[in-house]
Amino acid sequence: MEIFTDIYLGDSKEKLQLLPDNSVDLIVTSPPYADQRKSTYGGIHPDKYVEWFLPISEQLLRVLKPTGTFILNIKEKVVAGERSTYVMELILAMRKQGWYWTEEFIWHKKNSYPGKWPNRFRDSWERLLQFNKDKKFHMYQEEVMVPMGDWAKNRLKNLSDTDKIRDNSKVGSGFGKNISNWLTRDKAFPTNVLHLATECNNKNHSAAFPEELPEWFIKLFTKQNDTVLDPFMGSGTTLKVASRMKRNSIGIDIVPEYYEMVKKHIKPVELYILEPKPKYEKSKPERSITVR
Amino acid sequence: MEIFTDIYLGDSKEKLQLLPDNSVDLIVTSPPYADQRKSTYGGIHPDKYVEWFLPISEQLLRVLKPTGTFILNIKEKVVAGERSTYVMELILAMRKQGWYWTEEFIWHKKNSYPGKWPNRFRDSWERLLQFNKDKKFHMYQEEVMVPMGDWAKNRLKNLSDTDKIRDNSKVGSGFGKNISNWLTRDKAFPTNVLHLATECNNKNHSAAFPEELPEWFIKLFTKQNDTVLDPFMGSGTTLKVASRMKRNSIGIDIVPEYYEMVKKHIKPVELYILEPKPKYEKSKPERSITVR
DNA sequence: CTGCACTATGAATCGCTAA
DNA sequence: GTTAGCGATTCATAGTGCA
Repeated sequence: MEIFTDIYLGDSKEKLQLLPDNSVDLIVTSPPYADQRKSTYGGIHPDKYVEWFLPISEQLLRVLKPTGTFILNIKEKVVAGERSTYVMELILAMRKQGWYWTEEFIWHKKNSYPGKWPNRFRDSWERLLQFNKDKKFHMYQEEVMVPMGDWAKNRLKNLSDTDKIRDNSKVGSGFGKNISNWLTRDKAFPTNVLHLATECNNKNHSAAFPEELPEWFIKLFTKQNDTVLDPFMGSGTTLKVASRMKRNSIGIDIVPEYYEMVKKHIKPVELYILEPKPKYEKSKPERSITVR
Repeated sequence: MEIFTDIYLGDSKEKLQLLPDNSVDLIVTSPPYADQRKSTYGGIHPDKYVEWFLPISEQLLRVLKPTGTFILNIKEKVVAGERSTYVMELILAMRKQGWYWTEEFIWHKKNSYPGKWPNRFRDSWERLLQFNKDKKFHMYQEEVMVPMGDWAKNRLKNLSDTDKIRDNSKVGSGFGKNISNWLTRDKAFPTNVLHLATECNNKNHSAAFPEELPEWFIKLFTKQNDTVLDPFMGSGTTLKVASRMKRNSIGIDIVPEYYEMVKKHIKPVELYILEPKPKYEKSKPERSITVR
């Protein structure tokens, strides 16, 4: 079966209207955080954030299949010495809109940005909010299980070497207790805490979104030939991963540079899959590119 | 100087009224979670949680010194398949009450309990909400510094060009000073993610609060002879740690069994400090015990 | 092919100064 | 008064290059 990748240049609120109802299995996205990434996205004032996002999430709710999932990566910034509350207000507003707030995963950023301030430490985690349209949704838990044979090793690997040094007293004792429960199994389920480093190599326009992040959720919530949507695709990390994993993907971005970059990169990705594909231009609005 | 430990049996909302204004340096507590631990606390319905907690947080705001800090350990439970929103509503309500929501630390519970559900993974993190009365508060960051990673020794040999360039952005005098700072440095500041195992040996108390947790915050936010308050002391972990660290402590609990247990344990703790102390009964209401 | 050394950089935040 | 701009500060990781 063939996989498609559609990309759109424009405002998500508008472009999403071109998509049919109940057509997407998974939405994974990282919208511009309030007043951040000003140089590329213009910045949204914290007070206006909810108001700005709700029309988009309304469209997302429409295009998502009842069995689908929406993963929203976001973190509130510090405003005048305290954490801003717009993320909490957004969650409350989205629930009124009809979303279920199923779960909050934590992304522990092992290499968070350095800095020192008199009243706080470095921020090294972000929220990964899981929203659903229905209480019943597809979840393929066994796809993200971690090998059991070296369960302890894997758990330890999740923590950096320095963490191990820092926590040496408790690491061992914690395992001793539960290990007997697991000896008979060969795989273990993960938890709702993800330990990943941010991308820090010098690519052009490197994404702050490590590939492992969308990959994990794509494995967990979709199967092959399902459709993944990223309404703020940026450099296209989610789409790239989706293609590699044989999922259809749809991306939208308002920044022409990103749109062009993703457009250029779709081909190499297709070659990467090493499957012969017929050239074929789908009859779609000119802003949409389809690669088959 | 001597250290006191006061404990009260009763409802926090009422007992807190016995404490003077601006008298506490740090509040660390883990209140009963909504509708959980029913057998011991009776349980508070998620819908009533904010309403139940606000009169208590109002008293906490009164007794806390302007330079003090309030650490609230809490996590919303799952209700009808989705995360409940009472924690977010509580944060919003406490801000209206006059609190600053300075930061949200994550407690990553490394050995969270095994379990399997069709639609979610094991919950292995909790919130540690930091509230303050004033934007200026005491924080002794150097007390909780951790060993640097192994990469540091490589860094000593040769500073990378990037580091030189970044450091060069300031005036020459600052550059030299900065290098020397790095060369002599062997510790780094932590982040806002704490990796601790849950305590398993405390079967009598339904809340698993590892000693490292209050210890870390007591080190960070208080110095010797400061006063620490836990309005839901349970088995008294916070008080025990505070005593060991030579901080005064005040504990309240509504459950007689906990009150009696803590009362019995105060003596051993005092012996643990290995300091001769004069026997002395303070003249206080009979519900308050003072150990000197 | 493994291993070690080196380099670039990541959704940061505070406080002061200038307009 | 208020806000916008900029300097100062800082840690850990993955990729690249070379032995």
